[in-house]
Amino acid sequence: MDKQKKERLEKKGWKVGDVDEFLSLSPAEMAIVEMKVALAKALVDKRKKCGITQVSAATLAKTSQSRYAKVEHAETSVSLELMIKMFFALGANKKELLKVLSVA
Amino acid sequence: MDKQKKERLEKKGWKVGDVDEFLSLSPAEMAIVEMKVALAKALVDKRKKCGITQVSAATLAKTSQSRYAKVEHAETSVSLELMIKMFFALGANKKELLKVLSVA
DNA sequence: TGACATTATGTCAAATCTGATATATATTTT
DNA sequence: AAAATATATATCAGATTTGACATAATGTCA
Repeated sequence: MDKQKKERLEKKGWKVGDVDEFLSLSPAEMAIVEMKVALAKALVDKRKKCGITQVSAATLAKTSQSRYAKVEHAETSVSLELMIKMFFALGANKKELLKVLSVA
Repeated sequence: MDKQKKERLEKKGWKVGDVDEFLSLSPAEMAIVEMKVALAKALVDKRKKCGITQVSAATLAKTSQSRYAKVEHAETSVSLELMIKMFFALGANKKELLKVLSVA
């Protein structure tokens, strides 16, 4: 990984090393990351299926488009809880959530 | 509900009204609360099954006993993410987590 | 009952998360 | 290609969450 990209990622809050550092994540941290990634994908899918823009999705979720965009990217400033809330805001139910998490 | 109890709860961060206000929680908020309650119970069960004290559990989870206790009670100062991390810290895996959440 | 172990509660500074605004970049439409 | 629409990124003040410490309350057992 080149130095500039590393710096960019670190600036955003990610711990960047290489694979070995990824592996150094505890199983718990790893599981959480996986769930977040799965949720991010599910959010995009769900929104597209609804045929709405990020602006509309953000309105549904009572937040701004910019924050909503960050949620869809599972940025480090986004909690698991917020992602779940937004998923529900798009009309998802618990069953759908569990399905997403189980794929993770 | 008597006034003193209401004040005590509100001081702790809970919105207190009566049943109607409880019902006013959005489905998303409700689902999150349910998941937290289920996780709190699961944490106690898991820890007991491991036959360890809160002090040991806290050590496993790399935090203090006092915070761990709060997690077991799903206090308002505790995030869903923290609860999940602690559940994993006790040795739970994703399958167990999903089981807990699906009961919620 | 009195030590001892365990769990619960209060407090707070530091860290993290959140919503919002501004603005940049990318995509679509005309 | 310009305009319009949609998405991404930067920044930051205010809110929430976190870990730690102190201490209180509860439970256990000799």
